[in-house]
Amino acid sequence: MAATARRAGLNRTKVLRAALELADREGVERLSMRRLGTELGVEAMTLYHYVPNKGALLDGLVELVVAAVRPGPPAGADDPVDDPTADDPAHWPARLRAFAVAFRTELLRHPGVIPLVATRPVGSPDALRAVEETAAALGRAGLPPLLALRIVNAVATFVIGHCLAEAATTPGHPEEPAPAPDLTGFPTLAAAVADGLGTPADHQARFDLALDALITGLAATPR
Amino acid sequence: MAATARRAGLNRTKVLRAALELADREGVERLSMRRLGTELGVEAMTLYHYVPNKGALLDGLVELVVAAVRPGPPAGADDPVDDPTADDPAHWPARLRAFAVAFRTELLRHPGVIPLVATRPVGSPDALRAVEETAAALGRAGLPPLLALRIVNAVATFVIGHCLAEAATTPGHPEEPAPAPDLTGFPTLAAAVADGLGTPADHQARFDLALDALITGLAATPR
DNA sequence: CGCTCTTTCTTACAGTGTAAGAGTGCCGTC
DNA sequence: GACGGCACTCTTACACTGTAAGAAAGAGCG
Repeated sequence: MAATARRAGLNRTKVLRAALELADREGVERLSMRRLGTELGVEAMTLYHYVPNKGALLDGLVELVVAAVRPGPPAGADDPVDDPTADDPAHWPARLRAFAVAFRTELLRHPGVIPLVATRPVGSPDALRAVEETAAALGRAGLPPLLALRIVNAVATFVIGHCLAEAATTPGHPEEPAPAPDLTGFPTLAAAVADGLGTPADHQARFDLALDALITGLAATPR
Repeated sequence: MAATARRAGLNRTKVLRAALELADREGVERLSMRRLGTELGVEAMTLYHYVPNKGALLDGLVELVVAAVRPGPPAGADDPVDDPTADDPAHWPARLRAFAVAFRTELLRHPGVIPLVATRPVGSPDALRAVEETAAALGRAGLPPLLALRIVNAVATFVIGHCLAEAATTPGHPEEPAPAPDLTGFPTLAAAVADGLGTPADHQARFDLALDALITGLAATPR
């Protein structure tokens, strides 16, 4: 009856991008259809023309994040233009490592979305292609497909688990700093905290430590 | 005005246990204060006398689950009564492994709660004690506290990441079986699926593969 | 008996996802 | 020009959520 309701020029991508931006800024739990609507200058129900329901919206966020993972050249490649490791099957550990690093970087760019990535199985073509490519590289090195995928999978789940913990203990913006628990009676823990456990540098160090251990351990796996 | 409202004999533990049972049976997303109330024969608001808010209830679930982790003796101990590895500092890898296995077992007993365990940082004394004990064992083997905790932490986050993926792709009871994505164009993936990728046995195999790789890799870490 | 404390219930409110349908404007075709 | 259909947006409504405020009912004690 009243106001005009001009077209807003939306599409699925714009909706998803706005949702991701909102989730990054205020946290997933504050991402509601109504809030996303007002963010886009539109009523909540309008969004249902671009997304069948909220679950699909969240899936879309995950899609957006994993699609942005762009593994750089493996560390140690001096000349990226003519990278000899790119086609050398023996260097799949370096490639796996580059994938893990890129994955973590992208996840930490969207801390609030990590629980979604961890929970919702990814079936998007982009993600499948990334997995297929990495696994195929291992296949070229002589690993059977099942083992190759187990390895890729193991690295991916490790990265997700790590980032989840990293993001959960780095509260980002919103809430109160979560009072540090009392560590009397836990000498090893207390000593480690005094040495920097839980700091950003420690997260980085822990990631590198475990990733190297995992990958060298996997590389030594009997075929 | 009407009905009598007899005492129900509740306490925090009973409430948490009922909540865990409900979450296991119907999934966390179906765990609401009102439903939990009717489960216990009580009105929703009554629960707020045992738990300050829903967040604390969820924290309590996590507490319950991690407190139930009981690492058995490390594999390979022939005589559990007089287990020589229990006090041998050199066997910390086996001990770590036992912890990881026990942790996974307990998590898979409560698939719906895994996302909570993954998201909510655990500060309960029980959990801290478990971490302290394991890390102290590594300390006795000569590792500095910070490194010891990084290692314990790495294993724990790996287990969580793995179980999250395992539980997410094993939909348990409720929803539709989630149509398998189209794998044409992804030959390595398709071959692996044909070889059993994603089956329960595969999850077990992948866990063992990655855990062994991680732990042997960590054991080879320079001090 | 009455006092006080604990436990329970009632009512209420703001916020959620979303089903159903009404309204508006654009576009192509007579 | 008028008209029919389509794409998009809004309105309204419902069942459900967490929880704040406070009333009532019982237990244990003087």
